[in-house]
Amino acid sequence: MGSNEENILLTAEKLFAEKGFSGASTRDISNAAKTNISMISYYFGSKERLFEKVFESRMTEGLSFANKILENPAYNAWEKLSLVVERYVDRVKRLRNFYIILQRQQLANNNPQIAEFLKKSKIEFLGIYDRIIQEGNSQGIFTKEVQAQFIHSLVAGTIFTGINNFSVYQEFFGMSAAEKENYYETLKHNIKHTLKQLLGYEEQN
Amino acid sequence: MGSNEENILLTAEKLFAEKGFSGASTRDISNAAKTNISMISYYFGSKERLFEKVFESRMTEGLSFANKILENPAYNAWEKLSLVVERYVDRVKRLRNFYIILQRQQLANNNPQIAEFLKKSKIEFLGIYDRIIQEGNSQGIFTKEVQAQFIHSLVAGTIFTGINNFSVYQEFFGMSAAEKENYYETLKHNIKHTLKQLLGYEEQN
DNA sequence: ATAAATTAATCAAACGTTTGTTTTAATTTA
DNA sequence: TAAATTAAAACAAACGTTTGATTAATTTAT
Repeated sequence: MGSNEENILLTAEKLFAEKGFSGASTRDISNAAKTNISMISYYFGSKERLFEKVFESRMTEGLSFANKILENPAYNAWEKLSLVVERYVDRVKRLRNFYIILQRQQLANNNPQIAEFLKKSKIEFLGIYDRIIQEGNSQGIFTKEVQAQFIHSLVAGTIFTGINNFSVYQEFFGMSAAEKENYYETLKHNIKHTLKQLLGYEEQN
Repeated sequence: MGSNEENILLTAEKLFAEKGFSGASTRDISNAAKTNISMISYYFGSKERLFEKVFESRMTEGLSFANKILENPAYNAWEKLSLVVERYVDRVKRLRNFYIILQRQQLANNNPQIAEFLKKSKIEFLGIYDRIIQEGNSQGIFTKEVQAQFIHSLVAGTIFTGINNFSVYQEFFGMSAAEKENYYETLKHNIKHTLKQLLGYEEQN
């Protein structure tokens, strides 16, 4: 609870998000965390291992949230897909700094451990989309053929781009307070609506 | 023509894409460009200005390619949107390194000149999507209402994510040579198909 | 046309600063 | 009393930038 180790971890996450790995110095981090620079070696061994720890803690914390949805027999294929989208948006919104770091590492990364995390996460999602599509097709509630890889690009891409550009959209379209308030829910709705059409899912009223 | 200045510019683009601004040192760049380190100051003044120049040259080179499509009266609204998607994919594919840099700067950027470029580019696309949607609606060829900001998130997000993850998809789905060959065309097709459904555009055969 | 003057391009070397990391010693906390 | 934390200093290495000298190319003057 509020330990200095956790404090350093959270401060590092913020600074890595703002400045990147090379851009955030150990002095930056220790100053912002209001602790001594030697505490980074003390707790994490090195700046690189601190970075890995930031990544690891968020990844293991949230890994397979989508798998739990997939394995729940109470949901049909569409409900599962719908929930994956909603939880994903919530998660990216809540863990803004971490997902900025993650997006940056997806563009270029030479840390083997982080490469492993990224690959694992992507393959998990691809597998989940693949199985949900198969399930929906065999249940007969999806009537169209869509490649899982395209669903992945569309969902992940639209969520990240939609959230990254919120402030630009806000300015350009002069959003009302209500529109700003509902932005993330609107984003979820638009993505789900698109998926429904793509998969040929007919809502039963 | 193959001047050393241009050589440095292209090498810098490659290294900035691979390692980021802070991660790519002036020594890295000069070594890779097989030139003396002082040539960076000599031609560009500083590393920061070299970075800006990389950005500027690609931006001005390709800015308003979409505007030209929009202003061409030979195309209807759907053809315009279709062309914007196709040219965008081609461009991101061709200028892979630059678009990696661009995506990274969209995540965090404290250079005012680059911030200006990014904003200008986004606002241009938002305006174009907005006008194409209006045009399609008033021409009666689009039958559904979609927000321009969602089109922007979907198109840009899906293109970037789709291209960034090509190798992961390739591995996971064990793509054939033909599938790999057609990947970018398939991506274009999938995005256009999605947009058609979203906008309620009926192809006249 | 040719010699002289000027500019442009390149180089190795060095500048001062910041980097990540470690050490030492003293102090606080549990 | 052991673990956690601090402050301060030190370290080699890497950093972006500048320097003065040298060569290559171009322009000017005769």
